[in-house]
Amino acid sequence: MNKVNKPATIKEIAKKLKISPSTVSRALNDHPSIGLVTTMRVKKMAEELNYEPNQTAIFFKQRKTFTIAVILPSLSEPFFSFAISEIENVASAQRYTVLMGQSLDDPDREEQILKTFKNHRVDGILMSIGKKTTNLEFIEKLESSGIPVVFFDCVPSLPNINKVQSDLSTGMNEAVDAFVARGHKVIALVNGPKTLPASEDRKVAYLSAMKRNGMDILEKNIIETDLSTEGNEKAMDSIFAMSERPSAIISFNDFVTLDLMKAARNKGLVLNQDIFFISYANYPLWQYMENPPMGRIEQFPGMQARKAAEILFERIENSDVADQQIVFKSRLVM
Amino acid sequence: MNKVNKPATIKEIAKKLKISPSTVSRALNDHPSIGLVTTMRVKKMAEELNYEPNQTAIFFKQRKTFTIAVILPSLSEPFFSFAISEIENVASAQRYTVLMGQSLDDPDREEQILKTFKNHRVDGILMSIGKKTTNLEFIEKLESSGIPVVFFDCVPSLPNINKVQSDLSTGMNEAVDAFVARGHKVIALVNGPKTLPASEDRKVAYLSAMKRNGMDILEKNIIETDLSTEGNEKAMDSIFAMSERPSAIISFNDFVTLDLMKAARNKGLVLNQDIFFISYANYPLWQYMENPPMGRIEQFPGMQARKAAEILFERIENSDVADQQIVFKSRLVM
DNA sequence: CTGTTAGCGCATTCAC
DNA sequence: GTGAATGCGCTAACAG
Repeated sequence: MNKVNKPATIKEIAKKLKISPSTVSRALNDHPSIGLVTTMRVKKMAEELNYEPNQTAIFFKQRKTFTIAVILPSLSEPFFSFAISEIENVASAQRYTVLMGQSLDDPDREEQILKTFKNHRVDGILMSIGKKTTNLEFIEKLESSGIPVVFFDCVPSLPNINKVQSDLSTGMNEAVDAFVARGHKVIALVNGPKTLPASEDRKVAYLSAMKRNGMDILEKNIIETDLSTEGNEKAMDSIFAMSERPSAIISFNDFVTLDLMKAARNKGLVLNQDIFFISYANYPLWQYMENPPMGRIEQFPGMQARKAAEILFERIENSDVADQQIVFKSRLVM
Repeated sequence: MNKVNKPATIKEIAKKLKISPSTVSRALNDHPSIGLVTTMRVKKMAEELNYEPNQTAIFFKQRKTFTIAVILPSLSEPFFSFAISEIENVASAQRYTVLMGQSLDDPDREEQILKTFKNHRVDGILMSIGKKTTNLEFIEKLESSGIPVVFFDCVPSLPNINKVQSDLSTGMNEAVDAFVARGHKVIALVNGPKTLPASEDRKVAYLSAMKRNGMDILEKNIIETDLSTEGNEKAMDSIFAMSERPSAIISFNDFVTLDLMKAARNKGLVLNQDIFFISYANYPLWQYMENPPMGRIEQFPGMQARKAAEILFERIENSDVADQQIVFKSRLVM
């Protein structure tokens, strides 16, 4: 099993056939100027010798790697899994391969990965930035060295970049509307840490949706969690302790909701009777649950990723297309 | 944004410094024979000119890409997501990058992806084969052209290959033991299609575990589903219609169990009272459920993948290490 | 239609 | 300690 056969090269085919390497190269690439007979002979010999093009040589020579890179905070989160799968589909349809890295929300690691991808001379990068990423110089660096970057989901709030994101407010509006329509008087938001832009977006959307529905806005109805299970349980504790306890809760994401629901059950509350939930979806399991949350706000990770990939390939093909900022509406699904 | 700066090369550094390119190359690689002063000067100039090594050239020259490839049936299934994440961790610790492809259980697509990876001259491949893959010649081809392949989870049943897999029987034993200990008399297996090796493995494990517990084995208690939701519902129908209806069900995987549970509820059965479930885990949500299955049989995808990656790197580093066939015990978790 | 030549950027062997 | 020369495998400009 350890006998390594060095694969045949164009040169060897040429020698066997007593023709020049360039002819062989052209024949293999179906260059129109090469005679049919020659082309056939070359291909036959290539077959016989088990010729396989050395892509590393081609990449080097062509200054093109037919590879895109994807860098995400995590490769194991369902939200990103859907994204990854779609990206692979788009890329493989374009005959590109996909390099992957996860930053784990560590800016240093993120930077390191980007550097590696850059040195690999990938043809483009798809990215969702980490929660703690603040230094955005890398974008200009990559773009100016000819590597297009398209962001999705977690995108920098810069103009003149290419990005695909979700408008959190539409789903929030629908969620608040739905709660109000069902007669809920106290609607709470269990939000993530203030440091996250994603939290700020949710808060703004919540305030506007509440106002739009003519609801009273009370600061105490905006509860913050650090997104850990303990944090979520504490959030439920504080909700439970409130005098005018909310009957409807919109939460940061599914993980939070699942913890809140569990905590609520433990306190003797009956789901979808004493208390109702809607969350920003990131963990698809509602269809299987006996007593699922009332609804979820979908952000369509697969669709976002697909669109981002399509934009990336547009930019790879044609380097001077205009910047694109796409916003998909989030939607309440019940 | 479209001004593309061609990155500096070693040659340019050499010219600026009026020294030879080879010296620059050596200095950048901290070659001991280069004087400290020269090395410093070179590095400083490299910094100034924003030099970045052209990895495509290095890959080509060194016949090594510092890249491993991962090919899986699907990139969006949670089971594989965990695997991917672990692989990325191992690889990035070794300063390797990771190329990904999904076969979608299509043998042609799988073959195409493998070919691409081979032409990319990846240094090694991690693979879980598709459900319909029968032609295994590619293994020998890859190995003989110097690309080590390590399989995990869905592995070919060949000797002399490197693989990491899960022993389904240990968890099955524990599951049947647990049911018997709780007094269940009729324990059914809802299995996948006969065509899958994974189904055969489960069946063998089930038969042996039942026998080991002195239980009667009835053919009708082995129900087959095509794994679709409809198929799963039909499976529940047939269970419901049985005269000696099973009170305990071990099923192919979580998706099956979730459908069965839903169907059981719809028929008025009370979970964990009238009917109990254990399944091979592939979708982690039990901890969040109000009324979860009694248990799950864990196969530890992350651990399998990590081990497979470690073996791959061993083989990449040292091409003549012995073949390794690792089997991790599956375990019942309640 | 085909051959000759050159060069991509780098590491490395051989000189000095 | 440093420089000159070579070649990895391939494509493409130029020449016929």
